Amino acid sequence: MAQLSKDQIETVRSRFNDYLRSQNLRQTVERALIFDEVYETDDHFDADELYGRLKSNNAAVSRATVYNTLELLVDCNLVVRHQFGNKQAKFEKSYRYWQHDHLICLDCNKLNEFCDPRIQTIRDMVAEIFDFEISHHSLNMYGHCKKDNCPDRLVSH
Amino acid sequence: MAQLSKDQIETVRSRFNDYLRSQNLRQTVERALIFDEVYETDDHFDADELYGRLKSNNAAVSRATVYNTLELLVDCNLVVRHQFGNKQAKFEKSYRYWQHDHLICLDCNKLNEFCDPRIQTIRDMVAEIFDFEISHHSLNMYGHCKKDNCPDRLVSH
DNA sequence: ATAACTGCAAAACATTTGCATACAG
DNA sequence: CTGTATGCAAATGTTTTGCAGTTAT
Repeated sequence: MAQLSKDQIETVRSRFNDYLRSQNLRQTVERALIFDEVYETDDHFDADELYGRLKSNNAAVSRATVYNTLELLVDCNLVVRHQFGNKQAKFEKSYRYWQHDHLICLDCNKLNEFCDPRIQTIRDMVAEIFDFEISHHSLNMYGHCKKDNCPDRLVSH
Repeated sequence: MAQLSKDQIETVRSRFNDYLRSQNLRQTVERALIFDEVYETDDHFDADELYGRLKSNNAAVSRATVYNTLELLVDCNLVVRHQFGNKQAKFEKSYRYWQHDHLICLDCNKLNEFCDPRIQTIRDMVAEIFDFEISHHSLNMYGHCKKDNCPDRLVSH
């Protein structure tokens, strides 16, 4: 995800705080620290990476709080949770980000993002056929890059 | 997935056996039992369900062997592994099955399958843009059914 | 014969939970 | 003050692994 300006981050921060207030949840130092760390991160991360980064910044929060706060951020749509094939969830900040899907290299695990308007059309059609209200989707494509710059490229591909 | 005829199952069984032979893997009773159970199952299942079903059919195989054999079946494309948001993997037999994607009801977890040719077009385009050889994809849509027959339908939707 | 397979139980892994303590409102 | 959040460590649920014994080829 593209870098956000300081202003944008402030806007998101107050959204988060508004959300907490609206749900009668507390604004704690830990939640603020986690929010900052998430919004300073410019790509996909997992809970443990986030925990590690906080720790190395001397921002001591427990793993439990990291998981708890990530869930809050997901609930208020400021973070998206992804499941890329493996059991470990990946997260990504989502404020004002253009809807996009992912292309994953099976050799080096590099994540690429793409966006195709036809997906929305398919969503609408599926919603109509099945009489569903679709809240979100996840489209992941897996493969091997044919370029030479894939560091872990397997010879067989 | 639609039911397969006895003949079709035999064809798949020999595919599996050919695969084992080609990889210098052994044909064991356990692998045969697991194969049968998988191909008698007509929808999505997880490793533990399969293990339980085998057990209740007095086909005693260990969990380790179930996992191992499922992986072999995935490797030779006779089974697909899905990750539907939760950490537990779901499996589905895949022989000669039309490529399809999934629509999941967030209220009752019911799985619906759909198929849209435009996805192939998107795949091709993404492959070209990123210079990838795409081996597979997963497209899952999540939502709430608007029909009354969703048993666990939440009032708020 | 011998290398691969199996079952078992233990380990690994991500995530959740219970509970005593700390602190925001 | 009061109840919610926190940290810790223990529990959970799924999947993997190590190893001694078994079996297909």
